[in-house]
Amino acid sequence: MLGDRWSLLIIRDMMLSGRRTFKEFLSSYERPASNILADRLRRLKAYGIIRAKRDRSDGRKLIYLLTPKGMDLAPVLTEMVLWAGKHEKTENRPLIRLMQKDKEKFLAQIRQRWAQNKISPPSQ
Amino acid sequence: MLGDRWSLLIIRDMMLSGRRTFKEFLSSYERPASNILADRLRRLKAYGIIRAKRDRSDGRKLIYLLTPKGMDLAPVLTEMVLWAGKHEKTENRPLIRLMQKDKEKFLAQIRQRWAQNKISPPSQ
DNA sequence: CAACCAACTTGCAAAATGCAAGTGAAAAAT
DNA sequence: ATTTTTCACTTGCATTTTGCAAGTTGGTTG
Repeated sequence: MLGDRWSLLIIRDMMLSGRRTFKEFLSSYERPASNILADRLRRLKAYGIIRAKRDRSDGRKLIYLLTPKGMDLAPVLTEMVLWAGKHEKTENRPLIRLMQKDKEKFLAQIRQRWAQNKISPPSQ
Repeated sequence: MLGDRWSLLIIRDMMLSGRRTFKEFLSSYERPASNILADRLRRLKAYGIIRAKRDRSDGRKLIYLLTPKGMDLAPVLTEMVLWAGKHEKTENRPLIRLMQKDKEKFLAQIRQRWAQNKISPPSQ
């Protein structure tokens, strides 16, 4: 389900960067092609990992959200980020330090932000 | 580095099932094609995630091993297995229960087995 | 030394990916 | 009110990756 180049990146962007619209995913660091992005969003939705709802204030926009199943990938993503932080050059060192300092606290914070629909890049 | 269908499956097989030769990887549950497997092993080696050594007692065989960098993926794999166990149909329920019961203990066991070159499917 | 086996490689077809240029509906600007 | 812009896609096509089946190479076994 996640064994392709884009799926986990999309989930990462939703979970850690607060991206939620097609356009926002398009402008991610790795820049997916729009047709591939559309396909991955469709698949993740079919797998029950994300869902989509219309934006109340702008009928063109679709807001993509993680389902509980999708949110349960938080520990996976966290471990991947920590691994990359240890072994590869990465940006967003502050985020990594935050994860290292107290992993469980970090996860709890992410879940709480999500529950409140207040997802923005975790601040220091 | 891991964003393709096979890389994480190969690492999983090394870490959790004790597979270590080309032939053993070929016969994994998901059955990679031999040319793709060769390519993935080459790439994982280039990334410093695995290494290969000749088998002392059989000069045809190459034994593939995880490097420390590769072993550091254990938490990632563990979280993925736990996630799949919670949300998808999986086999090897005993393994998942073992992980759930005490994650840290499980990870410590895996690392120890690896240090001793005694990798076999974790028993209960 | 002949048959065998392990780890690949090769040739080719099929599928996935990526790029650039649309499309249609809704919102914003004029 | 009409035009223009924005958003979430889709389409057509070239390129790349994947997969299958059949080799090849070098060490091993009988």
